[in-house]
Amino acid sequence: MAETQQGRDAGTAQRALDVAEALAQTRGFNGFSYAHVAAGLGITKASLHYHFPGKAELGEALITRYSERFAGALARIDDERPAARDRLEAYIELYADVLNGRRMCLCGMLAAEYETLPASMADAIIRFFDANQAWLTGVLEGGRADGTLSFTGDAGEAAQAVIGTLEGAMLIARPYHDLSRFHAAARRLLDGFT
Amino acid sequence: MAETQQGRDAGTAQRALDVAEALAQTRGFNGFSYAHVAAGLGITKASLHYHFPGKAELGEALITRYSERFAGALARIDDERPAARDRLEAYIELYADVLNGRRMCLCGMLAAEYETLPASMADAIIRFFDANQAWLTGVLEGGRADGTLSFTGDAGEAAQAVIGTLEGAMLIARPYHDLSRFHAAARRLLDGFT
DNA sequence: GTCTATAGGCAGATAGAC
DNA sequence: GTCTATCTGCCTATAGAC
Repeated sequence: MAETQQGRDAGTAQRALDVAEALAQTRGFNGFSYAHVAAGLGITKASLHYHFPGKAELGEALITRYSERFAGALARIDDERPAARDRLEAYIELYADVLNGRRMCLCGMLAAEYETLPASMADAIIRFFDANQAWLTGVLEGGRADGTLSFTGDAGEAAQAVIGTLEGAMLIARPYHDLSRFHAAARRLLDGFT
Repeated sequence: MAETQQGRDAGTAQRALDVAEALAQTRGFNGFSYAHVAAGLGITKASLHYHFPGKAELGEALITRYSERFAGALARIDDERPAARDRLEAYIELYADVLNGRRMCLCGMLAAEYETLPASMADAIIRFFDANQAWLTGVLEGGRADGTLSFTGDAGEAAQAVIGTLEGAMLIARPYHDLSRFHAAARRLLDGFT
């Protein structure tokens, strides 16, 4: 009961998700197997099947937990940062943290592979991006209303642009092993709202 | 000898690259097999091994040909479009054409998977992005010099931002099956240089 | 250049004991 | 919950005939 999302006392299912998540974010969903996850946990493939009947279910659980964690982070930003510009900066920092762990955004990675994924996973990926866009749209509209964020056109479209820019910056920074590449893109993105 | 890049009289190796390219751009490098390519060609897996000893060599050939074709397109833009802004628009159109074929940029896709790829492929991906950045940097510097493109900071950094934005816009537009999502991002990108 | 046949390995998955 | 054992299928790759 008192288990946290990635705590050291987490159950096997949660620890399996931790291992699978790291693999999916670095190698892609088609780049890891039950054997990889089981080895990372120190159990057998058969035991892993007890917790997740198939790879599709594991993948769905992966996206669900990731989306919930992201939603929690956004709620925390709402609580702690009243200013629209601070919220946007904190949002970018979320991505920077993921990249700092040498990982791609889980849903950005899965977006690349979406044609090979079970429909349930593809749907969940869309919902992740929709939720991000909705939150960002609110932030941008708020910033425009109080004059702290300046941009042209539809706020929802601007929100899409923010997400795309950050995902693209992560995608390319990774093979270069260059964090500063991401930060330069992030700075330019923020400057665009001045 | 008189074979074109994707002509109907192309040899088996070229046609194999055509099929493999489409698969890699839609499913990723870990999302297709020799069996898929061979089936698409109407030959056996063993025959495909005659042309490409292993999947690594096939992958290298894929990136090489893609990079050369891209370089050719950039050279054509240089020839046909003297104005910096027109060049930038034509560059964006290159990406739009790829996405219009329901494909991801080959090197954007491979960038996501790079941790699972042979080192030779990872190196070739970096060279692709370097070449694009170099070309774009020249375009941006030219536009800034003659006053037709306006942007802040280092031109090379701005070029990186352009590539990242376009790759990210493609990545996310695909699962939505929404071309307009890409075009909206492209328009915002261009407007940013006004 | 293409084929049949085959090798060896790993994939996802299940049955059934403990 | 975790194990051993096993299944089926697909993977990359090779040998050798045509």
